[in-house]
Amino acid sequence: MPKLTFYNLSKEKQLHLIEAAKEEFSNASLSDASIANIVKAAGISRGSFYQYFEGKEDLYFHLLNSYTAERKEFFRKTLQKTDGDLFQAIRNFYISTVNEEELLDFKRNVLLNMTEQVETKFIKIVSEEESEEAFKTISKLIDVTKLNVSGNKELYHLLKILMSVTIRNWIEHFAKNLTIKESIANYELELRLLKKGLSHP
Amino acid sequence: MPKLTFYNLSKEKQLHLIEAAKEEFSNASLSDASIANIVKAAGISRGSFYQYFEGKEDLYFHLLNSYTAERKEFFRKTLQKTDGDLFQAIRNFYISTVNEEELLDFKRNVLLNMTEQVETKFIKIVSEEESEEAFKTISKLIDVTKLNVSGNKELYHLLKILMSVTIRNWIEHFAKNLTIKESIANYELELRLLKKGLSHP
DNA sequence: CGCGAAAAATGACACTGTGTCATTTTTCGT
DNA sequence: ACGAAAAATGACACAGTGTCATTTTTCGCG
Repeated sequence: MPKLTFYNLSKEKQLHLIEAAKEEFSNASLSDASIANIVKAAGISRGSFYQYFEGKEDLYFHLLNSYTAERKEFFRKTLQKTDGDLFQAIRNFYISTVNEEELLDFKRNVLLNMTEQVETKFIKIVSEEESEEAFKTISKLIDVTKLNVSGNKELYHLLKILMSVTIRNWIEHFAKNLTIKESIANYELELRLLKKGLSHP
Repeated sequence: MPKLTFYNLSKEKQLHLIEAAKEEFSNASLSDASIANIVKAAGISRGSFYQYFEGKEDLYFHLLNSYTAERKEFFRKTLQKTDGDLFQAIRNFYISTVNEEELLDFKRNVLLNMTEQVETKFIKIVSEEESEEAFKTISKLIDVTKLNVSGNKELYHLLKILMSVTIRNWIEHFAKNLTIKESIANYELELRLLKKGLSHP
């Protein structure tokens, strides 16, 4: 989390710094990115940077949080529009995700260098395990009669499975340079397999 | 890949260096690990290190390759023992994996700091997409009549799904400090869901 | 206004780690 | 036993980090 001093800055200056950070993190992984580049592009001194953030990780996760918060909101809305049809919603969510052109290089970098810490942020888009309350909020939006689960525990694991598969497909989209069409086709195929079951009936 | 000079070393010296590397990579992620620590523990000079390896990544992936090659072999054998029952085999594989005590800290570090590049190595334990030939070898061992797939493409994606879920469970085992029992219970629950299908029949 | 204290900005500095390379030491074939 | 090839060495130049004493700016108030 940014320090208070960052939020005391003018919106303009904040934005300028954020832009510089996005630029750097679009070109380098977290460990390769350098504070020197960011402060140079933002036109501030090295010392100032450390008044705003604990370090580059702090800034990195700040960017990531903004992004995932936005996506989380989008997922909620999609789920409402589909009347709680989870599979329909997550399919629409994936299609919208791979079509998004904003922050493309940043997302590529994040996904190809994803660690458990980062993945957890993404998983919280859907299941948000941190608070019981939030899980209930999401699960209330889901029409469970369409799903083959009994009870909250199974629903929770179903969401886990869906997120694993979704994220892996998204990563592959970048890792293998798939076209949007190919990526969606692969994802839809996997959703079909998941829905009907992997074992012989 | 290590350079030729590394393999010219006596087995004893090779092992000593490998041990030092395992130690360092058990205590630090790839980016945090330092060559200084490794050469100090191994009792060689910094310059020598660069005669053997391109850099620390080279050594890291060398260790990882040895481990995944061994696991791949184990998975093959398990699949044969279960007469090609994929779900039985992968369940046994997972149980054996989380029970393994060797290299525990190294594995924890690798998994919690896993990137796409690293994940790809693990995925190749099962599906080994790099060569058509190898995929055929594995898929020949699988009894597809037990599975709900038609054709090689669906089988390929089924394996992808299984690997995503397996790896995510393994990561969580470390991330959440689950007991072996809990971790296996979660995994078995998810396998059951996968087998019977996630959508209402 | 203007002044003093609090907040913010600055960049030099001490550290840590990387990869290289000229030099020294060891190995090995004849 | 000797000379060339291979291997080992550590000092060095460079790049990046986080800190801190100092300077500059901001802001409340008489």
